Amino acid sequence: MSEQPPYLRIADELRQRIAEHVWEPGDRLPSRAQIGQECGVGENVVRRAQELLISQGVLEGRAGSGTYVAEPRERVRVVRSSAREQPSGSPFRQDMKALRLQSDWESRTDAKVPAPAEIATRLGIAEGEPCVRTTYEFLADGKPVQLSTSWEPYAVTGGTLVVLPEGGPHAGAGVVNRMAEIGVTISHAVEQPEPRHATAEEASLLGIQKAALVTHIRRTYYSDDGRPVETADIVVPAAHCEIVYEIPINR
Amino acid sequence: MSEQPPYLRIADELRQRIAEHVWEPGDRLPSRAQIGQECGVGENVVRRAQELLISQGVLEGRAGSGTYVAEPRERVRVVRSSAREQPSGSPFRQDMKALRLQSDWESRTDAKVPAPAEIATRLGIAEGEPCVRTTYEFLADGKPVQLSTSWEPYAVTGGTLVVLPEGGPHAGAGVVNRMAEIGVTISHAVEQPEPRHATAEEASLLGIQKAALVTHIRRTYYSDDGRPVETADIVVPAAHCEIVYEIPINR
DNA sequence: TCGAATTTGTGCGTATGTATC
DNA sequence: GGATACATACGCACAAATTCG
Repeated sequence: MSEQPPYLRIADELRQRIAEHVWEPGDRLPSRAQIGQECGVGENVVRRAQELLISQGVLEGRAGSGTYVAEPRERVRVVRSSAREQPSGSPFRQDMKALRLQSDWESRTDAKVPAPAEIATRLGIAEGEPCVRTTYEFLADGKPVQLSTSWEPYAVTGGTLVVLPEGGPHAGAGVVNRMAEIGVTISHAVEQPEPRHATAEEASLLGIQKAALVTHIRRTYYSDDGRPVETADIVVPAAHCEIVYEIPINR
Repeated sequence: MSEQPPYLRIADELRQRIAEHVWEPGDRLPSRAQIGQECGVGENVVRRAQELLISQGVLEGRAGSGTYVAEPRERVRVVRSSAREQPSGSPFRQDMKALRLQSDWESRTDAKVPAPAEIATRLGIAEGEPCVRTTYEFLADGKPVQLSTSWEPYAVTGGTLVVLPEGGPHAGAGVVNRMAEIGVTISHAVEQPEPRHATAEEASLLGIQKAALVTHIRRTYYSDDGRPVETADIVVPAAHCEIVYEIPINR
């Protein structure tokens, strides 16, 4: 019949040792050659087994150092709903306060960046139109948990006090509040979550394994006249964050 | 310096030939040995290149038959918002009608299934409590595009006309409408989308490549007294569906 | 109907690169 | 700088699936 392939047997073996606390979170495993010899399999079989467990978040491989038992890290809850848009403060800070986590973010804004094709389509403007681009790294307890790149057409905010999302008197207030300051009422947001693997750069920024799973959210805010006024690409690593949508039901 | 590894060069080569319409969607590629000889690389290098393109949805491998150029398949838009819950008809049918697609689904209901641990937690009931479990396969134009397994506590619907989601006078009306019939008002839903790879069974049911990316949504409906009355695991294949959340902003 | 040839898919080994200590 | 260990690339052998005579 179908007997288990060696690398799955080794994976179970490793999993069991972790469950039995032979190896604790943070411990370094013996080298692959050592495990292979002990279990009577080739070095490569051990590698396959470890790769499987790494992809499941059980182990963690560090080049040049060794393979470690992953530390169970509490996942940050990212709530996305209408209730999240408070009159004061940024949505992200609301999320973090609820968890009693130190929240912070770093950002870099570039003014008058020509819109790439996809962004232009999402904003309903011509390709190359000037935009204000802001990239964010959101931190929870000092660790990066979320990346975001926001695009606002210069035609909407240009020449106003809120042209820079993270500058001026309304810095960090969130898109909805900032737009309200210049008379733009945002009526709704559209979010399109899509699963994919992290790029090498994203993995490095988020402190996750290369090619780990992330949710890539394309978010667009629309004003009450139906025109898009901001769009963002948000990258949420599955290992560290759980995304929650709250949907009110009206009948 | 870092020169491109052979398998990436071959991947680009293959990609280019598809872009140049040397190979059209649906065509079968030459065998790996043939491509390898033609490009002056080993058979395995071609395999790696093809695996890469398969994981990106550009190619499609069929065991024993060959490697094919993937047919571009229009993605179904799955809208998830409060506006979707109409007084009549099921949410899924609303989605499909908007696309002028033939919509349909198959379902199988099992009554009095003991709740597994995770489901019990989500429903706020004890493990093993009886539930009505219904599994769905949603189809668009005859092709499966979405899987769902729904759990309702027997304590909520037991003994009423709506105990069977797909039976009785309110069959297929959707959870919100069915619950309304027995005086249970649903106030909101919570959805938790999580990226992961498809299981072998899911891939087979959805007609997608093994281990293709899916979004696994854990959805729970809450009644106006704050108690969960239904929860479901929904599997949406990224290759065939785009998920859209519409979030109203109230200030 | 059946079986042989072809092709993809999987498991595993080895050589080399590269990061860490 | 050297030793160690993980990461990557590549090759071979075999199994599974399909196709076709």
